[in-house]
Amino acid sequence: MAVGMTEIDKTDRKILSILQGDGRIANVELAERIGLSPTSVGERLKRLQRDGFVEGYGARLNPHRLGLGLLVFVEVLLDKTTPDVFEKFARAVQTAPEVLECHMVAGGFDYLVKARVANMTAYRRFLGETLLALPGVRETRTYAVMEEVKRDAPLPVG
Amino acid sequence: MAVGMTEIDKTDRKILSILQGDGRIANVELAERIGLSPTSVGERLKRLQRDGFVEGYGARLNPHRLGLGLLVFVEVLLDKTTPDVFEKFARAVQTAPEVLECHMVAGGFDYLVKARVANMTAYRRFLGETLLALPGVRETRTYAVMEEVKRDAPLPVG
DNA sequence: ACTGAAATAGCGTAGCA
DNA sequence: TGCTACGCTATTTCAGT
Repeated sequence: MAVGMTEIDKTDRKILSILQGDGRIANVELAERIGLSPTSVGERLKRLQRDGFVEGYGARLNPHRLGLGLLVFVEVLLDKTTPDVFEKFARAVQTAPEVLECHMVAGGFDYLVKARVANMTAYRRFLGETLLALPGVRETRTYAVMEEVKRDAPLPVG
Repeated sequence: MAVGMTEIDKTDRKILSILQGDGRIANVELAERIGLSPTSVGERLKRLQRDGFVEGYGARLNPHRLGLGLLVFVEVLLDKTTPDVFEKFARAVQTAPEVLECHMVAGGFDYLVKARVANMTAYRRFLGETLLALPGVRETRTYAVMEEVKRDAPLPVG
């Protein structure tokens, strides 16, 4: 028997979809919207959590309200002749609070970094003291976001 | 009297930080961790929500578990001679479920799109039928993510 | 998957340091 | 501001069917 099931039905997807939009919805109300009893929905949800479909719950905070007005994407090219560049870069990125996402990509550069900072001054500091300070960083290209057209949309589950 | 206050203290930040990590924590436990009474924490949280610091709550879903194994970033260049390209593109992007984020950027291109799809086949369909089908799209550059080094880190509130 | 009972948590109010 | 304390309501959890 498998440790974690992977098959989920329409009802499970509906649960995930609603929960993604409102993580604090009461189980009774969730059950009403689904059309099942609270107990059944609770059991399904517990299974979905156990099997890793739901990783957790979180408050969605407004970055601008928190003074994080500038969103930037940074393309990073590494000098592959330097030893352990990838490991070192990956580790440094984990500890930098400004970095919200970092991905290794296939294409014209090596890493794509998404970061949020207060303003351009803060960004220059972050770039100089964090990104460029790392050994093996050969080149960076910064793209400042002028307008967030679509921000953190829910995953298409249904 | 102001409609929405903007000043938040250390305690507020602690509340936001904990809530960002666990959106379903009980108010009593949150109060314990903060070192205040549940009533006070409840009032603070209510204010933080009213003033727009907290936009909502949501379940964090595992995209890979849901069959969305491929994360891509697409740089999009628009043909500025076509009328209303920006408006049309922005509207189309809102309705596309594959698009998780879309930002207008300053620099070498116009929009940066973050999308999640099942695989390369699904991506080719999305690119051809959604992105390239839009009028005014002059060029796209696709960067497929090989490894998600850091994924959706919490905002640095504290 | 449902029902029903017991345990918990949340919410509003009042009064006080 | 924050705290305690109360009662009330809603919700979760755990039986058994």
